[in-house]
Amino acid sequence: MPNNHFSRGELYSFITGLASTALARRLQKNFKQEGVDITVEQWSVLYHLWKEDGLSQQELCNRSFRDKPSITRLVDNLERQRLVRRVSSRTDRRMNMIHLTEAGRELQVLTITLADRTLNEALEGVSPADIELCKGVLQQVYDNLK
Amino acid sequence: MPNNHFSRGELYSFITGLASTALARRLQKNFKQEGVDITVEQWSVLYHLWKEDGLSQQELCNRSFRDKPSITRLVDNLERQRLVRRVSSRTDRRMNMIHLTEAGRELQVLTITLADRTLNEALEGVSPADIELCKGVLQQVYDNLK
DNA sequence: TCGAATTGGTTGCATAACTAACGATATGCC
DNA sequence: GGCATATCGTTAGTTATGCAACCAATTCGA
Repeated sequence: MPNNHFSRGELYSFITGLASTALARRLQKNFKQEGVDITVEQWSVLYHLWKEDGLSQQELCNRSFRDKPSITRLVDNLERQRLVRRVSSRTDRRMNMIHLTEAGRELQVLTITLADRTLNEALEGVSPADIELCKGVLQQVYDNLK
Repeated sequence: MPNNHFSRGELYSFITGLASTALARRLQKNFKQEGVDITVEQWSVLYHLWKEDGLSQQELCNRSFRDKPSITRLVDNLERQRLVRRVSSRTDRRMNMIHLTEAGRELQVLTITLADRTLNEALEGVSPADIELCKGVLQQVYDNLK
């Protein structure tokens, strides 16, 4: 087994396990410190609803890169916390349109500020050009695999 | 709420949710196709044992960037599949030294080949220099947060 | 040397992920 | 109209993660 396979293994964990979990963990911690009682996964769903309210669950799957069962449960939990409501579509009763509640809307400003701050901590010492390049690489990886 | 907050949100999902899960998912799929019945998380633990057998659970925590309960359960599952064994240390009976079984050792060649192939799929069209740079950025992110 | 603090590991609880299978509604074709 | 097919969402089962609390063994300091 040639040695470069091992360096590939390292690369694998760089892409999958390392920065991403650290960043998610830190954002979660920052939420908690400010008394925001949602998970980062729930936040990422709310994020898409802040951009466009009333999306279907399927559309949330596409935009958040999750499968259907994941979205079902995330919406379950968000609904239990009264941050969103399921409203079944009039034109197609199979679909649930997910709408923010007032409480859900209220989280936007604070949590996006916290996400912003967290990213600043994470990217300290990284030049904007390198950030862009890195983003491009990750996008390419995603496109190659999707 | 200034608009650049939204682009930061996008960046957040680039780092946390996008390439990393796609890559893990693809590797898992490739394992399954070849009849390798382990999860990618279990694989990442075995990976460190292939590099150095007989590590303690704590050392596996450090090297795989996981917390103690995660390693406890991963080792539980690996032990149940007879891929590793817990051997309590003679010099410090608190410690479990984790040793590969023959079955565990046998997975190395095939799975590392599969990981290699998966990374080649993932990184197609990305130059080695950009890979290095991206790796450096992710390392920096990790260091900033750890 | 004895009691406090530290370290290695486990357990409980909540959340989330994937796969597979399943209902219910819509659509399309004959 | 009626049956096959596709689409939207849910449920079940297994695995993994984080946090907090815990036990047992070890170490350290007065």
